[in-house]
Amino acid sequence: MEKYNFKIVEKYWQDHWEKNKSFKTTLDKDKEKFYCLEMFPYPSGKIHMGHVRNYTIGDVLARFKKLQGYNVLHPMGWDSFGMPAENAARQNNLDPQTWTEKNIEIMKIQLKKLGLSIDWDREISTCSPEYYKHQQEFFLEMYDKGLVYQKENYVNWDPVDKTVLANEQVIDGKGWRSGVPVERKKLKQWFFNITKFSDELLNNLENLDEWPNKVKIMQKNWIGKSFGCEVKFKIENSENIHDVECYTTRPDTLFGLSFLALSVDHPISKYYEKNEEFLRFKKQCSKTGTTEESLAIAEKIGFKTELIAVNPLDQNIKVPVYFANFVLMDYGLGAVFGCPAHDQRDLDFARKYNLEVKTVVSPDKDDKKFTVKDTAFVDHGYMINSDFLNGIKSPEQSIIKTIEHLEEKKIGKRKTNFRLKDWGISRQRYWGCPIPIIYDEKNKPNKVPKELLPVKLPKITKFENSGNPLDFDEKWKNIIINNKNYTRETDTLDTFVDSSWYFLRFCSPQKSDYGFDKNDVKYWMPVDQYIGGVEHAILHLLYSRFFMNALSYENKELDIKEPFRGLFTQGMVCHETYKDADGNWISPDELITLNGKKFLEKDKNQSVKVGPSESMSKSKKNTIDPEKIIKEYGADAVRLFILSDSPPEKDVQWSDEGIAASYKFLQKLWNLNLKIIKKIELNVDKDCDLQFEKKTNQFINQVSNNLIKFRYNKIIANFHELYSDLLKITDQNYKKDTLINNYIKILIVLNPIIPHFSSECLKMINTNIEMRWPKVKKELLLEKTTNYVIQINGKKRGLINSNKHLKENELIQLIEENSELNKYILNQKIKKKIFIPNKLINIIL
RNA sequence: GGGCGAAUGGCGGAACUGGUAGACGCGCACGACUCAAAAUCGUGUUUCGUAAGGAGUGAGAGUUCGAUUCUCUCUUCGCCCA
Repeated sequence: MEKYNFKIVEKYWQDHWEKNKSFKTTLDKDKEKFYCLEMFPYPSGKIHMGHVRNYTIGDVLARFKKLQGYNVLHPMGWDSFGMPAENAARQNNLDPQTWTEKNIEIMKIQLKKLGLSIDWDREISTCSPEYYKHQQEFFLEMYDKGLVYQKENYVNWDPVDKTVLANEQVIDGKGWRSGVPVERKKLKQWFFNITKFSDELLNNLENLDEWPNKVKIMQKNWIGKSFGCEVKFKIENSENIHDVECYTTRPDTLFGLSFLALSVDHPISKYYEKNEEFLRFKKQCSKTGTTEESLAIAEKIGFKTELIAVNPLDQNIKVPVYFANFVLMDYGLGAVFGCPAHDQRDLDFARKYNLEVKTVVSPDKDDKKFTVKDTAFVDHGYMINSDFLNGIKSPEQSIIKTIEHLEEKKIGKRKTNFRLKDWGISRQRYWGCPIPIIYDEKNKPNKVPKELLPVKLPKITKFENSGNPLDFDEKWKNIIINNKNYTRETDTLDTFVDSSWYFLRFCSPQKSDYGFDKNDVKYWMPVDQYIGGVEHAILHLLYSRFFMNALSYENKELDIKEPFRGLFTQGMVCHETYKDADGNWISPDELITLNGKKFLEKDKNQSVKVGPSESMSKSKKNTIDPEKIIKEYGADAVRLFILSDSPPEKDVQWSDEGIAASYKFLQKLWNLNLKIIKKIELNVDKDCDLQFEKKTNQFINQVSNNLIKFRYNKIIANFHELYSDLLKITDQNYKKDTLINNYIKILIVLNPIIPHFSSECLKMINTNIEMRWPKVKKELLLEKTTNYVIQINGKKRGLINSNKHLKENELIQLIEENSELNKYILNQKIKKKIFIPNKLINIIL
């Protein structure tokens, strides 16, 4: 038996593809285009299994589309700005640029070893001035369109590191590195006016029919459009404060009012700045964090003011005003009214502070004395205790009627509200795209003149200062233009900006005077299939959609609103976890298997506890290094395995047995290949039957269908089935042409999945084979006979294989003649027969 | 707390619009080859039962001639929430 030497074969084909620029793409209007894009990686230094899975899924599709005759754009680049480079710089005194470039070099080599069909001539890197120059142009373009503005906003501030922290860097209210409590600090920051497109971003979701529903729902919830109204409450006992406006989606519950709750940042809070008790309360609130999750879980607490608010619908209802931790200033008006009976949060609050709980909605039309205990009633019902609203349906009729009433009396107005907030893009960091703004001596922001772009990052060799190094670089910061002194903006852009338009840059990666060429973009965009992790379901995808809207805004030449026509979100790669007797995580490299049990390699007496399979992470030490695996088993085996075990949208479990099985399978396939090649050399003058062609055709049909639906795991199963059929088929004799023609088709169909192996086998047959996806012959899929399922009283009792299109009575006759089946119906009265043509008969006795 | 989704053998997973549950792979068992082992090949493998036959897709109900698939209630788990 000859061994398949993947090392030689894979090296040969990777060199061949590179030398011949096999995947280079150019604009070709005569061909239909297909833009296949996988989310580009952050150059952390090594590829991980998640990358392998992501890029294999994309590569299979790209190669398939290419074989189908599409002009395929399949590029790759680097999302190369971001904190890890800066952290590495601080820790090891490395230059972020050198660190990043080195990582890119290593990862590029690793990716190439996977045999991806990528047009490397289009490679881009977001940290290169050639890339971010255009980002700065876009920033200024959007500035001119009024889509960029500055405002003061709260940030998480680490007082030790003197830096702003992202939300995920705040753990239990403390800085992830310093470990000290994070402070809330107001800073002037730049914002993209994403909310200008709230309605577009929401409504266009409906047109994205090739997106997973769950992603669309997540985005919809994120944008959070709600319909309600603003209501004005009079304050009766204060000199300075005369009224408070609240936003509500449930104005119909106004008669159940028992308190008003204000955000601690509400303008009214300025009257309490000297109240120590209030300041203590405010500090306590800042500890709970600002995410909805933490607010939802946190205990609801309030600070009672002496203020008394009057219910606008009934002057006799007077209620206290609180500051409360669950009200956020940046949603609605920073003030809400509490109706405890019909909102769980309000109810918890009311019970805690002994406030009145008055029911205004009843589930039963006739039950006017309905009350709640510990669970608020939030379902549909009928209005009670509510004057002019009594008896009508809630909420479908009651909300609109209340709003009409409030508008008529001029004490409220209807209002659509969005949860979506403008996108804060300022980051107080070095390793990001500089914001092309300069401040004059009056501290007024000015655009950096276009001819001075790009604003390049200065080289910084020492990162010893805490805070943003750009702030300390006086030479870079101060600049003279036309004899006027300016200082540069030292904030850099959020790295999400970098990835919001990279798919456009891939269309014209070398264009120097603008970010993209409009003809290129018109041809290539939108991305036909975008593939990546579901963790980017909201932000990255929403920001990219915003960017497309923003660039098309007031621009007649660009009319693309949605960047990604199709979206596919793949699952994670998981692996078993291991712990030693002391509970320390153990890496799979550190253990050996004896008699099916795992032991420490260095101490074979110590057995290792096998934990559940979890998503690969360094902290749990359950990662597998793709480079090592490729070296051991080859890229095709890795590709085959990563696709075979689970559907791509679900998590896949990495296992040693699995990858070994894929490797063995390729070895077996190699032997089959040699056997077929040998058969081809024999000259047989007659085919023994149609089996080979039929099986081939069936396989092409299965794979074509499963490819379109991303059922890659089923393709591998189809392939295994075909393999065992081929083993039998190739024992028989076929004409040379039949053998070659069908075998070539099979190899081409396998090409997207195991490209090196397939290419090598094809080369052995003939070096000039036209690589085209074979057509399915529909007439060969039809079978003359079918298995009829015979059910008696709904229970399966047997199968009858017979000609298709039998009539009901013909089938009954067959059953009567069948010695296995007729015992069930002999001498019995048939009550009913259900007959499904070509499929089944159910006889009810 | 909310949103979304999932649950099928020892394991990963198949089952097109309601019509043969468990394809394919892993693991395991047995057999062949071998002095032996590994590798390889072959056979079997949901479960109870010697068998005939019965049970069975997280639990419980419903619709139906027929439910993994549709509806309701519940349980558990996963993902997401600037």
